Amino acid sequence: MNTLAEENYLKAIFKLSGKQKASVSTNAIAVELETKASSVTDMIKKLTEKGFVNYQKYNGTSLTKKGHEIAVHIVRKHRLWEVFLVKKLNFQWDEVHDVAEQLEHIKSSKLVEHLDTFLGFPQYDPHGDPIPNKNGEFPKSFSAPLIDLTIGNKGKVVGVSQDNPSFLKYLDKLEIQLGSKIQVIEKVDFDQSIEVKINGKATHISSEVAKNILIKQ
Amino acid sequence: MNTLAEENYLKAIFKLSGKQKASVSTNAIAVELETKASSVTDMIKKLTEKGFVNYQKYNGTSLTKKGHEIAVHIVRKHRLWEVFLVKKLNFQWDEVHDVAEQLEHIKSSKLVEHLDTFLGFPQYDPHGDPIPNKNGEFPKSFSAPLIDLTIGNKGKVVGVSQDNPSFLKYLDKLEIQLGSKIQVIEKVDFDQSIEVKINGKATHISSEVAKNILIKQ
DNA sequence: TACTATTTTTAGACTTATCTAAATTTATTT
DNA sequence: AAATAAATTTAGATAAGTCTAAAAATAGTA
Repeated sequence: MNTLAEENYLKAIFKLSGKQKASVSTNAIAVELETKASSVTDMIKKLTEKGFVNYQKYNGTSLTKKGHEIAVHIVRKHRLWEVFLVKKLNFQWDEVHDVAEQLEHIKSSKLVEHLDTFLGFPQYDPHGDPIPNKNGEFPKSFSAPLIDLTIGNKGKVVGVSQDNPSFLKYLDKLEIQLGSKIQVIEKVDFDQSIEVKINGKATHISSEVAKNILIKQ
Repeated sequence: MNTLAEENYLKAIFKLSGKQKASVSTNAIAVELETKASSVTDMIKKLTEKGFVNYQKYNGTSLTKKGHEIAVHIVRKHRLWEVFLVKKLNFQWDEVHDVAEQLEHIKSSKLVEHLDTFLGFPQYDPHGDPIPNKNGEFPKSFSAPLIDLTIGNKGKVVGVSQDNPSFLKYLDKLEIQLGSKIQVIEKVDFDQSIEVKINGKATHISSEVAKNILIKQ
């Protein structure tokens, strides 16, 4: 059984290393966890002994298979709890993180699986991030028009379904490119337009435009 | 904000001191928390400084108003989570304790109140123990026939609704007296009879008898 | 390449919560 | 009341996780 601190380190390394399981620097971990590099070095040594990370002095850290499994499992719990808070307890999607941060450390596999069932095996959390299943597999994502995303959800621009020059020029003006991260902030019932955050910046987009931007979660 | 260890001490003292807020011995706390008396002394000193307990060397410990409030709040969370686990996640009433023991330490008043609402403001947990409301008040309990208790619930015998000698004699044989603690283990559909635990011992009781034993939760 | 800046690690200290063993106080028994 | 037993506290040690300050290694630059 792992401690809370260990779990937070594994989660941080997972987050920083991305899908390629890249090596992560000591400093990066320190920044992510708002702690000092020396503390990170200490903990990394402990995690190395436990077989959760690969570590070479001065050369960064990466997750072992075992460490990866644990990290994914914590992410799974975090995101399932977020769904619970929003769908069942009527939290707003932007106020669940801190509570989920605590709930993700509760230890009971029965709890996780029953919660998953209770929620209907959701594939994405309220922020649009994918939820791994109990085997640690992430859902395969398909592209969909931006207009179909629900409030709070986010994704990456992977294409457009119309390629006339004036449309593409307009996207350029909105600073929307392939790979841009978009999150839906608000949907206006009145005209079906939506408010989105693009690379951190808020903008308004008409339904006509939103229909033609393809998103992958 | 209090640590997990502090919360567990306050909860233990609350449990041991009962409604009269009696003074609790160092050893009793050590037994309850499966720790050593010396550890208890250390922690009690810390809790005294924080104003959560009254403590005189060699003379036991009792909760202050502040300490009592915290303890009741933890009990509230514990029992609400137990209701959630049984009612929503289909846990059995006898397998929720360890998980609730973890969940009770999650810090978010919004979470507690929304959970309470989601559950419909339950008054008793799956073991029949009363759930304090958000002001820390316990539900006033009324007596009801034993037959009305649902599985897992428990209460104290506070009377009988029939006082013929042979009935009372029979109760005596079952070792049921005023004040006996009874918990419903199982209900047999076939003949409405019930299996109960009386002062820790399992027995079978006919529906006729169960109708005439009055219980307070 | 050599110097400087940055990153990372080490060494030693601190806090929290725990423990064992010994000392002290209170309770019980003869 | 004195002797013994039990409960409680103190003193000192330990483990986890963190910190600061200094040392060592790596990276960047003139």
